Amino acid sequence: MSKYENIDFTHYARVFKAISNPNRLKILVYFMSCCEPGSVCTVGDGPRCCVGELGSLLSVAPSTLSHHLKELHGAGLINMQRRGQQIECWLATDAIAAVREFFSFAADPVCGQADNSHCGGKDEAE
Amino acid sequence: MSKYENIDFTHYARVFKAISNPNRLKILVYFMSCCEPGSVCTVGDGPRCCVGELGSLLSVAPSTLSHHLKELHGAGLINMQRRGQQIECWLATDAIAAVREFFSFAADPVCGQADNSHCGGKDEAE
DNA sequence: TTCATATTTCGACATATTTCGAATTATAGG
DNA sequence: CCTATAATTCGAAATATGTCGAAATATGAA
Repeated sequence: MSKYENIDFTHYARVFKAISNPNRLKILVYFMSCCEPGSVCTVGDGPRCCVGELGSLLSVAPSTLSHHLKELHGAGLINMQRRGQQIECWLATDAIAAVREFFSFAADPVCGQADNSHCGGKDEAE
Repeated sequence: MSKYENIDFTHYARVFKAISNPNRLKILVYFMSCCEPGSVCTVGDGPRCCVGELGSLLSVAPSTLSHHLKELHGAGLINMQRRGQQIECWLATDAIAAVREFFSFAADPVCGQADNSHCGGKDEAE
């Protein structure tokens, strides 16, 4: 029985659609790259920011940005919470973990080998 | 310097767009689930198949299927090669590995912890 | 060559997406 | 209460996507 046996295609399709737009992908990557590898991030610096701050990242109209954030939030990739006048956004790390898991078939002891010739496929380009 | 410093947004957006459609996602998962975990797949069974075989997976017109395969191939997710009358398709495992790597920020010794509170974010739902 | 099978290309159409500006809502502060 | 700031909702317009059927292309076999 494959690990993809009972996969929710609708859900994952929505997640991937959320990051299929370059602007939304930029937002996600902005959140994912909050830390410099090997260093400890300053608390409160980076991972949480308000909508307006994200706007400087994209150069689109506020209404457009709002729409994109709604998509990301609807797909469960980011969290949003009002804090005074502003609305704070931060990464939904569990959702990212789920996506990472989705692609981790290669961790399978058999299928996960660099070459998958045991599966009957020669990994040559066309 | 973040690992996302020099990321090709256009490329990854295209990859995610390719699997943002439920039908195309089904095709990808079909290829990814060729093996049953812990077992060795029969050579020639599963991972390589012709376009027609994939059609039974989707119930769409052949022309539609062809369009979807073109998208997946254009995004570099599958390989295609003519073999007689048929055209064989199989997973581009290196492309999948690249996507997996994209989401593996959590493998970072600091950022990769289950809770990312060190980043200033409390992972609470809104 | 002629026919059958496998797949793609083309043109068309309905629907979805991206984007904007204007108007609206929510909150903070005088 | 009034004003300013932050963000969303609401049309509207341009573009992209998903789908089909018909026609075209590629290959193999009679």
